[in-house]
Amino acid sequence: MLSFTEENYLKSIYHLSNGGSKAVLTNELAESMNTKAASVTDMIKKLSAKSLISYEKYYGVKITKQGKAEALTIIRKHRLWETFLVSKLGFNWDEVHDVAEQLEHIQSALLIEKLDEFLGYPTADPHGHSIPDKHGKIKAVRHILLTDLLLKKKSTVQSVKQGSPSFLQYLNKIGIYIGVGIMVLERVEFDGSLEIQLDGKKKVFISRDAASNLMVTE
Amino acid sequence: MLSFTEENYLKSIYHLSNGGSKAVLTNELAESMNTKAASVTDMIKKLSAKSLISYEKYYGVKITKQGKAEALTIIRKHRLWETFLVSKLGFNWDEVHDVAEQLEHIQSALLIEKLDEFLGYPTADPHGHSIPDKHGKIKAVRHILLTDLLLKKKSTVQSVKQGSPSFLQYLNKIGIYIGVGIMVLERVEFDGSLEIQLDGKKKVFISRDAASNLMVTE
DNA sequence: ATAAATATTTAGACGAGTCTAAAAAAATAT
DNA sequence: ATATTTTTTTAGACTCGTCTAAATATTTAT
Ligand SMILES: [Mn+2]
Ligand SMILES: [Mn+2]
Ligand SMILES: [Mn+2]
Ligand SMILES: [Mn+2]
Repeated sequence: MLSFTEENYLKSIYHLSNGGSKAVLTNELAESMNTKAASVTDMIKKLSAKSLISYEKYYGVKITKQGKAEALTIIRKHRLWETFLVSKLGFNWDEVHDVAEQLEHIQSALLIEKLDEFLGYPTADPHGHSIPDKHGKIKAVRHILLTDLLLKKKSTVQSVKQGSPSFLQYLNKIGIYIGVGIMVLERVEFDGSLEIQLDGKKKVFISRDAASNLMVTE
Repeated sequence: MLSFTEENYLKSIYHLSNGGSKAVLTNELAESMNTKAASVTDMIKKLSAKSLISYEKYYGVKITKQGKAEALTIIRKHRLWETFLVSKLGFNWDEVHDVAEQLEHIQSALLIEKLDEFLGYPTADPHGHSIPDKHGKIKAVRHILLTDLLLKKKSTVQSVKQGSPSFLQYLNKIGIYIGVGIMVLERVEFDGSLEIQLDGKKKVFISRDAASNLMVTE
Protein backbone atom coordinates (compact mmCIF):
# COMPACT_ATOMS: atom_id res chain seq x y z
CA MET A 1 0.00 0.00 0.00
CA LEU A 2 1.17 3.49 -0.89
CA SER A 3 1.75 6.21 1.66
CA PHE A 4 0.01 9.56 1.47
CA THR A 5 3.25 11.08 0.17
CA GLU A 6 3.91 8.42 -2.43
CA GLU A 7 0.38 8.91 -3.77
CA ASN A 8 0.90 12.63 -4.12
CA TYR A 9 4.19 12.23 -5.97
CA LEU A 10 2.66 9.70 -8.31
CA LYS A 11 -0.28 11.93 -9.13
CA SER A 12 2.07 14.82 -9.79
CA ILE A 13 4.24 12.71 -12.08
CA TYR A 14 1.16 11.60 -13.98
CA HIS A 15 0.00 15.18 -14.51
CA LEU A 16 3.42 16.62 -15.34
CA SER A 17 4.03 13.89 -17.89
CA ASN A 18 0.67 14.56 -19.59
CA GLY A 19 -0.68 11.21 -18.65
CA GLY A 20 2.57 9.36 -19.15
CA SER A 21 3.50 10.70 -22.58
CA LYS A 22 6.78 12.28 -21.55
CA ALA A 23 9.54 12.11 -18.94
CA VAL A 24 9.41 14.33 -15.86
CA LEU A 25 12.55 16.08 -14.60
CA THR A 26 13.59 16.25 -10.98
CA ASN A 27 13.30 20.00 -10.70
CA GLU A 28 9.83 20.16 -12.25
CA LEU A 29 8.68 17.63 -9.74
CA ALA A 30 10.38 19.47 -6.89
CA GLU A 31 8.60 22.67 -7.80
CA SER A 32 5.22 21.01 -8.20
CA MET A 33 5.59 19.20 -4.88
CA ASN A 34 6.87 22.27 -3.07
CA THR A 35 9.96 20.46 -1.96
CA LYS A 36 13.66 20.24 -2.75
CA ALA A 37 15.35 18.35 -5.56
CA ALA A 38 17.24 16.19 -3.08
CA SER A 39 13.99 15.01 -1.52
CA VAL A 40 12.59 14.25 -4.95
CA THR A 41 15.59 12.08 -5.80
CA ASP A 42 14.97 10.09 -2.63
CA MET A 43 11.31 9.54 -3.42
CA ILE A 44 12.08 8.70 -7.04
CA LYS A 45 14.20 5.84 -5.82
CA LYS A 46 11.38 4.56 -3.63
CA LEU A 47 8.75 4.69 -6.37
CA SER A 48 11.20 3.15 -8.77
CA ALA A 49 11.87 0.27 -6.37
CA LYS A 50 8.11 -0.31 -6.34
CA SER A 51 7.98 -0.36 -10.16
CA LEU A 52 5.59 2.57 -10.29
CA ILE A 53 8.01 4.66 -12.32
CA SER A 54 11.11 3.90 -14.33
CA TYR A 55 14.09 6.08 -13.73
CA GLU A 56 17.20 6.93 -15.67
CA LYS A 57 19.67 8.95 -13.64
CA TYR A 58 19.89 12.57 -14.76
CA TYR A 59 17.19 12.04 -17.39
CA GLY A 60 14.03 12.07 -15.36
CA VAL A 61 11.28 9.57 -14.64
CA LYS A 62 8.60 7.87 -16.70
CA ILE A 63 5.45 6.46 -15.15
CA THR A 64 4.85 2.73 -15.65
CA LYS A 65 1.59 1.05 -16.52
CA GLN A 66 1.19 0.09 -12.89
CA GLY A 67 2.00 3.62 -11.71
CA LYS A 68 -0.50 5.05 -14.17
CA ALA A 69 -3.23 2.80 -12.82
CA GLU A 70 -2.50 3.98 -9.28
CA ALA A 71 -2.43 7.62 -10.36
CA LEU A 72 -5.73 7.29 -12.18
CA THR A 73 -7.36 5.80 -9.10
CA ILE A 74 -6.28 8.78 -7.04
CA ILE A 75 -7.45 11.22 -9.70
CA ARG A 76 -10.77 9.38 -9.89
CA LYS A 77 -11.21 9.74 -6.15
CA HIS A 78 -10.23 13.40 -6.18
CA ARG A 79 -12.73 14.26 -8.89
CA LEU A 80 -15.56 12.18 -7.48
CA TRP A 81 -15.14 13.88 -4.11
CA GLU A 82 -15.09 17.34 -5.74
CA THR A 83 -18.29 16.43 -7.54
CA PHE A 84 -19.85 15.28 -4.29
CA LEU A 85 -18.88 18.47 -2.48
CA VAL A 86 -20.44 20.68 -5.14
CA SER A 87 -23.49 18.70 -6.21
CA LYS A 88 -24.53 17.27 -2.85
CA LEU A 89 -23.09 19.51 -0.16
CA GLY A 90 -23.46 22.84 -1.97
CA PHE A 91 -19.81 23.89 -2.01
CA ASN A 92 -18.71 26.42 -4.62
CA TRP A 93 -16.32 25.17 -7.29
CA ASP A 94 -13.52 27.33 -5.89
CA GLU A 95 -13.78 25.76 -2.41
CA VAL A 96 -13.38 22.09 -3.15
CA HIS A 97 -9.83 21.43 -4.24
CA ASP A 98 -8.05 21.48 -0.88
CA VAL A 99 -10.63 19.25 0.77
CA ALA A 100 -10.46 16.82 -2.15
CA GLU A 101 -6.67 16.74 -1.76
CA GLN A 102 -7.32 15.13 1.62
CA LEU A 103 -10.29 12.97 0.69
CA GLU A 104 -8.52 11.41 -2.31
CA HIS A 105 -6.31 9.44 0.10
CA ILE A 106 -9.11 7.61 1.91
CA GLN A 107 -8.61 3.89 1.35
CA SER A 108 -11.81 2.03 0.59
CA ALA A 109 -12.73 0.63 -2.78
CA LEU A 110 -16.30 0.10 -1.57
CA LEU A 111 -16.60 3.75 -0.60
CA ILE A 112 -15.60 4.95 -4.04
CA GLU A 113 -17.94 2.59 -5.84
CA LYS A 114 -20.85 3.63 -3.61
CA LEU A 115 -19.99 7.31 -3.98
CA ASP A 116 -19.84 6.96 -7.76
CA GLU A 117 -23.25 5.30 -7.76
CA PHE A 118 -24.69 7.93 -5.39
CA LEU A 119 -23.52 10.68 -7.74
CA GLY A 120 -25.02 8.92 -10.77
CA TYR A 121 -21.72 7.95 -12.40
CA PRO A 122 -20.64 11.47 -13.38
CA THR A 123 -18.12 11.80 -16.22
CA ALA A 124 -16.77 15.25 -15.33
CA ASP A 125 -15.97 17.11 -12.12
CA PRO A 126 -17.00 20.69 -11.27
CA HIS A 127 -14.07 22.08 -13.25
CA GLY A 128 -14.95 20.10 -16.36
CA HIS A 129 -12.22 17.51 -15.86
CA SER A 130 -12.99 13.95 -16.88
CA ILE A 131 -13.50 11.40 -14.14
CA PRO A 132 -11.78 8.07 -14.90
CA ASP A 133 -14.11 5.09 -14.50
CA LYS A 134 -13.29 2.21 -12.15
CA HIS A 135 -11.03 0.68 -14.80
CA GLY A 136 -9.10 3.92 -15.22
CA LYS A 137 -10.73 4.68 -18.55
CA ILE A 138 -11.18 8.35 -19.35
CA LYS A 139 -13.90 9.53 -21.71
CA ALA A 140 -12.16 11.27 -24.59
CA VAL A 141 -13.34 14.85 -24.99
CA ARG A 142 -12.68 17.10 -27.96
CA HIS A 143 -11.73 20.56 -26.87
CA ILE A 144 -9.45 23.46 -27.76
CA LEU A 145 -8.05 26.47 -25.98
CA LEU A 146 -10.27 29.52 -26.09
CA THR A 147 -7.31 31.39 -27.58
CA ASP A 148 -7.51 29.07 -30.59
CA LEU A 149 -11.24 29.46 -31.18
CA LEU A 150 -12.20 31.01 -34.53
CA LEU A 151 -13.76 34.47 -34.42
CA LYS A 152 -17.58 34.50 -34.31
CA LYS A 153 -17.73 30.73 -33.90
CA LYS A 154 -20.30 29.58 -31.32
CA SER A 155 -18.82 27.34 -28.66
CA THR A 156 -19.28 26.15 -25.08
CA VAL A 157 -16.96 26.41 -22.09
CA GLN A 158 -15.82 22.88 -21.41
CA SER A 159 -13.25 23.09 -18.59
CA VAL A 160 -10.61 25.19 -16.89
CA LYS A 161 -6.96 24.24 -17.27
CA GLN A 162 -5.63 25.36 -13.91
CA GLY A 163 -8.41 25.88 -11.38
CA SER A 164 -6.93 28.11 -8.70
CA PRO A 165 -9.55 29.58 -6.37
CA SER A 166 -8.78 33.14 -7.46
CA PHE A 167 -9.21 32.28 -11.14
CA LEU A 168 -12.47 30.47 -10.46
CA GLN A 169 -13.76 33.40 -8.42
CA TYR A 170 -12.87 35.72 -11.27
CA LEU A 171 -14.83 33.52 -13.66
CA ASN A 172 -17.82 33.68 -11.31
CA LYS A 173 -17.65 37.44 -11.33
CA ILE A 174 -17.65 37.80 -15.11
CA GLY A 175 -20.28 35.12 -15.61
CA ILE A 176 -18.23 32.26 -17.02
CA TYR A 177 -19.10 28.74 -15.89
CA ILE A 178 -18.81 25.21 -17.29
CA GLY A 179 -21.38 24.84 -20.03
CA VAL A 180 -21.96 28.52 -20.79
CA GLY A 181 -22.19 29.47 -24.46
CA ILE A 182 -19.26 31.56 -25.65
CA MET A 183 -18.11 33.32 -28.81
CA VAL A 184 -15.00 35.39 -29.55
CA LEU A 185 -15.96 38.73 -31.06
CA GLU A 186 -12.56 40.27 -31.41
CA ARG A 187 -8.92 39.55 -30.77
CA VAL A 188 -6.85 42.55 -29.69
CA GLU A 189 -3.54 42.60 -31.56
CA PHE A 190 -1.70 44.56 -28.90
CA ASP A 191 -1.94 42.23 -25.89
CA GLY A 192 -3.78 39.18 -27.16
CA SER A 193 -6.85 39.89 -25.03
CA LEU A 194 -10.27 38.87 -26.31
CA GLU A 195 -13.68 40.41 -26.41
CA ILE A 196 -16.12 37.60 -25.89
CA GLN A 197 -19.88 37.21 -25.82
CA LEU A 198 -21.60 34.86 -23.39
CA ASP A 199 -25.11 33.39 -23.29
CA GLY A 200 -27.61 36.22 -23.04
CA LYS A 201 -25.53 38.58 -25.16
CA LYS A 202 -23.29 39.52 -22.27
CA LYS A 203 -20.02 40.97 -23.58
CA VAL A 204 -16.73 41.02 -21.67
CA PHE A 205 -13.02 41.47 -22.25
CA ILE A 206 -10.65 38.85 -20.88
CA SER A 207 -6.87 38.78 -20.87
CA ARG A 208 -4.83 36.38 -22.94
CA ASP A 209 -3.72 34.69 -19.71
CA ALA A 210 -7.31 34.06 -18.69
CA ALA A 211 -8.27 32.85 -22.15
CA SER A 212 -5.42 30.39 -22.29
CA ASN A 213 -6.75 28.82 -19.10
CA LEU A 214 -10.11 28.01 -20.63
CA MET A 215 -10.98 25.01 -22.78
CA VAL A 216 -13.99 25.17 -25.10
CA THR A 217 -15.72 22.72 -27.42
CA GLU A 218 -14.45 22.66 -30.98
CA MET B 1 -2.88 21.66 14.38
CA LEU B 2 -2.90 18.09 15.60
CA SER B 3 -1.37 15.19 13.72
CA PHE B 4 -3.36 12.16 12.73
CA THR B 5 -1.68 10.25 15.57
CA GLU B 6 -2.25 12.90 18.20
CA GLU B 7 -5.94 12.96 17.29
CA ASN B 8 -6.23 9.22 17.70
CA TYR B 9 -4.54 9.22 21.09
CA LEU B 10 -6.76 12.05 22.28
CA LYS B 11 -9.91 10.28 21.19
CA SER B 12 -8.78 7.13 22.93
CA ILE B 13 -8.02 9.01 26.14
CA TYR B 14 -11.45 10.60 26.00
CA HIS B 15 -13.19 7.26 25.64
CA LEU B 16 -11.07 5.38 28.19
CA SER B 17 -11.62 8.12 30.76
CA ASN B 18 -15.40 7.99 30.25
CA GLY B 19 -15.51 11.45 28.83
CA GLY B 20 -12.89 12.85 31.19
CA SER B 21 -14.24 11.54 34.47
CA LYS B 22 -11.21 9.46 35.41
CA ALA B 23 -7.47 9.14 34.81
CA VAL B 24 -6.15 6.82 32.11
CA LEU B 25 -3.13 4.61 32.76
CA THR B 26 -0.25 4.13 30.33
CA ASN B 27 -0.88 0.44 29.79
CA GLU B 28 -4.60 0.85 29.11
CA LEU B 29 -3.77 3.40 26.50
CA ALA B 30 -1.04 1.23 25.00
CA GLU B 31 -3.46 -1.65 24.62
CA SER B 32 -6.21 0.48 23.13
CA MET B 33 -3.78 2.09 20.66
CA ASN B 34 -2.17 -1.22 19.75
CA THR B 35 1.23 0.09 20.65
CA LYS B 36 3.85 -0.19 23.38
CA ALA B 37 3.93 1.55 26.75
CA ALA B 38 7.17 3.31 25.83
CA SER B 39 5.54 4.90 22.78
CA VAL B 40 2.60 5.98 24.89
CA THR B 41 4.87 7.73 27.37
CA ASP B 42 6.44 9.67 24.49
CA MET B 43 3.09 10.77 23.12
CA ILE B 44 1.78 11.64 26.58
CA LYS B 45 4.61 14.15 26.89
CA LYS B 46 3.70 15.71 23.57
CA LEU B 47 -0.01 16.06 24.33
CA SER B 48 0.86 17.34 27.77
CA ALA B 49 3.16 20.01 26.30
CA LYS B 50 0.19 21.11 24.19
CA SER B 51 -2.06 21.32 27.28
CA LEU B 52 -4.49 18.77 25.88
CA ILE B 53 -3.95 16.44 28.84
CA SER B 54 -2.45 16.82 32.28
CA TYR B 55 0.00 14.23 33.32
CA GLU B 56 1.34 13.04 36.63
CA LYS B 57 4.23 10.63 36.24
CA TYR B 58 3.29 7.06 37.15
CA TYR B 59 -0.33 8.06 37.85
CA GLY B 60 -1.77 8.39 34.36
CA VAL B 61 -3.27 11.22 32.36
CA LYS B 62 -6.38 13.36 32.62
CA ILE B 63 -7.89 15.13 29.64
CA THR B 64 -8.13 18.93 29.87
CA LYS B 65 -11.06 21.10 28.83
CA GLN B 66 -9.21 21.95 25.64
CA GLY B 67 -8.36 18.30 24.97
CA LYS B 68 -11.98 17.34 25.54
CA ALA B 69 -13.13 19.88 22.98
CA GLU B 70 -10.71 18.48 20.41
CA ALA B 71 -11.75 14.91 21.17
CA LEU B 72 -15.42 15.77 20.81
CA THR B 73 -14.80 17.35 17.43
CA ILE B 74 -13.16 14.17 16.20
CA ILE B 75 -15.96 12.02 17.62
CA ARG B 76 -18.51 14.31 15.97
CA LYS B 77 -16.80 13.87 12.63
CA HIS B 78 -16.53 10.09 13.05
CA ARG B 79 -20.22 9.72 13.81
CA LEU B 80 -21.41 12.10 11.13
CA TRP B 81 -19.41 10.19 8.53
CA GLU B 82 -20.77 6.86 9.76
CA THR B 83 -24.26 8.27 9.44
CA PHE B 84 -23.51 9.49 5.93
CA LEU B 85 -22.14 6.13 4.87
CA VAL B 86 -25.22 4.27 6.06
CA SER B 87 -28.02 6.70 5.29
CA LYS B 88 -26.75 8.11 2.00
CA LEU B 89 -24.38 5.57 0.51
CA GLY B 90 -26.15 2.42 1.65
CA PHE B 91 -23.38 0.87 3.71
CA ASN B 92 -24.33 -1.67 6.36
CA TRP B 93 -23.74 -0.66 9.97
CA ASP B 94 -20.98 -3.25 10.31
CA GLU B 95 -18.98 -1.80 7.39
CA VAL B 96 -18.57 1.82 8.38
CA HIS B 97 -16.23 2.02 11.33
CA ASP B 98 -12.87 1.57 9.59
CA VAL B 99 -13.71 4.06 6.85
CA ALA B 100 -14.90 6.58 9.45
CA GLU B 101 -11.59 6.12 11.28
CA GLN B 102 -9.96 7.65 8.22
CA LEU B 103 -12.61 10.25 7.38
CA GLU B 104 -12.66 11.67 10.91
CA HIS B 105 -9.23 13.21 10.28
CA ILE B 106 -10.21 15.33 7.27
CA GLN B 107 -9.60 18.95 8.20
CA SER B 108 -12.38 21.28 7.08
CA ALA B 109 -14.85 22.94 9.40
CA LEU B 110 -16.97 23.91 6.40
CA LEU B 111 -17.17 20.30 5.27
CA ILE B 112 -18.48 19.12 8.61
CA GLU B 113 -21.08 21.85 8.86
CA LYS B 114 -22.31 21.13 5.33
CA LEU B 115 -22.33 17.40 5.96
CA ASP B 116 -24.32 17.88 9.16
CA GLU B 117 -26.87 19.99 7.29
CA PHE B 118 -27.03 17.48 4.40
CA LEU B 119 -27.80 14.70 6.88
CA GLY B 120 -30.50 16.78 8.59
CA TYR B 121 -28.62 17.36 11.85
CA PRO B 122 -28.78 13.77 13.12
CA THR B 123 -28.40 13.19 16.87
CA ALA B 124 -27.29 9.56 16.75
CA ASP B 125 -25.07 7.48 14.48
CA PRO B 126 -25.93 4.04 13.04
CA HIS B 127 -24.86 2.34 16.28
CA GLY B 128 -27.08 4.54 18.42
CA HIS B 129 -24.21 6.70 19.67
CA SER B 130 -24.94 10.39 20.25
CA ILE B 131 -23.42 12.85 17.81
CA PRO B 132 -22.00 15.95 19.57
CA ASP B 133 -23.24 19.21 18.06
CA LYS B 134 -20.86 21.84 16.73
CA HIS B 135 -20.31 23.16 20.25
CA GLY B 136 -19.43 19.70 21.55
CA LYS B 137 -22.75 19.31 23.32
CA ILE B 138 -24.08 15.77 23.54
CA LYS B 139 -27.78 15.07 23.88
CA ALA B 140 -28.28 13.22 27.16
CA VAL B 141 -29.95 9.85 26.64
CA ARG B 142 -31.42 7.65 29.37
CA HIS B 143 -30.51 4.05 28.85
CA ILE B 144 -29.57 0.90 30.74
CA LEU B 145 -27.84 -2.35 29.94
CA LEU B 146 -30.13 -5.04 28.63
CA THR B 147 -28.81 -7.24 31.45
CA ASP B 148 -30.38 -4.79 33.93
CA LEU B 149 -33.79 -4.63 32.28
CA LEU B 150 -36.67 -5.91 34.41
CA LEU B 151 -38.36 -9.12 33.30
CA LYS B 152 -41.39 -8.64 31.02
CA LYS B 153 -40.76 -4.89 30.78
CA LYS B 154 -41.24 -3.50 27.25
CA SER B 155 -38.22 -1.59 26.03
CA THR B 156 -36.40 -0.51 22.86
CA VAL B 157 -32.84 -1.18 21.70
CA GLN B 158 -31.04 2.12 21.94
CA SER B 159 -27.39 1.44 21.08
CA VAL B 160 -24.56 -1.08 21.08
CA LYS B 161 -21.71 -0.63 23.52
CA GLN B 162 -18.86 -2.07 21.45
CA GLY B 163 -19.76 -2.31 17.80
CA SER B 164 -17.34 -4.82 16.33
CA PRO B 165 -18.34 -6.02 12.86
CA SER B 166 -18.81 -9.59 14.04
CA PHE B 167 -21.14 -8.54 16.86
CA LEU B 168 -23.14 -6.31 14.52
CA GLN B 169 -23.44 -9.12 11.98
CA TYR B 170 -24.65 -11.42 14.72
CA LEU B 171 -27.29 -8.88 15.67
CA ASN B 172 -28.40 -8.72 12.02
CA LYS B 173 -28.78 -12.46 11.96
CA ILE B 174 -30.99 -12.68 15.06
CA GLY B 175 -33.04 -9.63 14.10
CA ILE B 176 -31.79 -7.00 16.54
CA TYR B 177 -31.37 -3.45 15.27
CA ILE B 178 -31.44 0.05 16.75
CA GLY B 179 -35.04 0.88 17.58
CA VAL B 180 -36.43 -2.64 17.70
CA GLY B 181 -38.85 -3.39 20.55
CA ILE B 182 -37.44 -5.82 23.08
CA MET B 183 -38.54 -7.62 26.26
CA VAL B 184 -36.71 -10.05 28.54
CA LEU B 185 -38.82 -13.16 29.07
CA GLU B 186 -36.46 -15.16 31.22
CA ARG B 187 -33.06 -15.01 32.81
CA VAL B 188 -31.17 -18.31 32.96
CA GLU B 189 -29.56 -18.77 36.38
CA PHE B 190 -26.83 -21.06 35.13
CA ASP B 191 -25.00 -18.83 32.62
CA GLY B 192 -26.80 -15.50 32.77
CA SER B 193 -28.14 -15.86 29.25
CA LEU B 194 -31.51 -14.32 28.40
CA GLU B 195 -34.56 -15.36 26.48
CA ILE B 196 -35.87 -12.24 24.78
CA GLN B 197 -38.82 -11.35 22.63
CA LEU B 198 -38.51 -8.87 19.77
CA ASP B 199 -41.08 -6.94 17.74
CA GLY B 200 -43.33 -9.40 15.95
CA LYS B 201 -43.20 -11.92 18.78
CA LYS B 202 -39.86 -13.30 17.64
CA LYS B 203 -38.17 -15.14 20.53
CA VAL B 204 -34.40 -15.72 20.81
CA PHE B 205 -31.78 -16.65 23.37
CA ILE B 206 -28.74 -14.45 23.72
CA SER B 207 -25.66 -14.91 25.86
CA ARG B 208 -24.88 -12.72 28.84
CA ASP B 209 -21.89 -11.33 26.91
CA ALA B 210 -24.13 -10.25 24.05
CA ALA B 211 -26.72 -8.77 26.39
CA SER B 212 -24.14 -6.73 28.24
CA ASN B 213 -23.19 -5.11 24.94
CA LEU B 214 -26.68 -3.78 24.31
CA MET B 215 -28.20 -0.61 25.72
CA VAL B 216 -31.97 -0.27 25.93
CA THR B 217 -34.36 2.50 26.95
CA GLU B 218 -35.33 2.54 30.61
C1' DA C 1 36.80 22.67 -27.47
C1' DT C 2 36.70 24.65 -23.31
C1' DA C 3 34.62 27.30 -19.69
C1' DA C 4 30.62 28.70 -17.23
C1' DA C 5 26.08 27.86 -15.78
C1' DT C 6 22.53 24.73 -14.53
C1' DA C 7 20.55 20.39 -13.03
C1' DT C 8 20.92 16.33 -10.38
C1' DT C 9 22.68 13.27 -7.02
C1' DT C 10 25.09 12.08 -2.72
C1' DA C 11 26.27 12.71 2.12
C1' DG C 12 24.92 13.64 6.45
C1' DA C 13 21.54 15.43 9.66
C1' DC C 14 16.90 16.13 11.80
C1' DG C 15 11.92 15.45 13.77
C1' DA C 16 8.01 12.41 14.23
C1' DG C 17 6.57 8.17 15.69
C1' DT C 18 7.77 3.69 16.71
C1' DC C 19 10.40 -0.28 18.86
C1' DT C 20 13.35 -3.30 22.36
C1' DA C 21 15.92 -3.64 26.41
C1' DA C 22 17.18 -1.87 30.74
C1' DA C 23 16.30 0.99 34.82
C1' DA C 24 13.27 2.81 38.22
C1' DA C 25 9.03 3.30 40.74
C1' DA C 26 4.76 1.48 42.66
C1' DA C 27 1.80 -2.16 44.06
C1' DT C 28 1.30 -6.65 46.05
C1' DA C 29 2.55 -10.71 48.66
C1' DT C 30 4.80 -12.85 52.36
C1' DA D 1 9.08 -4.79 56.79
C1' DT D 2 11.01 -6.97 53.01
C1' DA D 3 10.87 -9.30 48.85
C1' DT D 4 8.57 -10.11 44.59
C1' DT D 5 5.78 -8.78 40.82
C1' DT D 6 3.83 -5.35 37.89
C1' DT D 7 3.80 -0.91 35.80
C1' DT D 8 6.03 2.95 33.96
C1' DT D 9 9.85 5.54 32.31
C1' DT D 10 14.37 6.12 30.10
C1' DA D 11 17.97 5.07 26.72
C1' DG D 12 19.15 4.09 22.36
C1' DA D 13 17.98 2.64 17.76
C1' DC D 14 15.14 2.41 13.43
C1' DT D 15 12.09 4.14 9.32
C1' DC D 16 9.99 7.88 6.73
C1' DG D 17 10.17 12.13 4.66
C1' DT D 18 12.50 16.16 4.83
C1' DC D 19 16.49 19.53 4.69
C1' DT D 20 21.34 21.89 3.57
C1' DA D 21 25.76 21.62 1.69
C1' DA D 22 28.92 19.50 -1.22
C1' DA D 23 30.03 16.69 -5.22
C1' DT D 24 29.16 15.36 -9.89
C1' DA D 25 26.98 15.26 -14.38
C1' DT D 26 24.83 17.72 -18.16
C1' DT D 27 23.80 21.67 -20.91
C1' DT D 28 24.79 26.14 -22.78
C1' DA D 29 27.76 29.85 -24.07
C1' DT D 30 31.99 31.45 -25.80
MN1 LIG E 1 -8.92 19.69 -7.72
MN1 LIG F 1 -11.22 19.41 -10.30
MN1 LIG G 1 -17.22 3.83 14.85
MN1 LIG H 1 -20.55 4.47 15.61
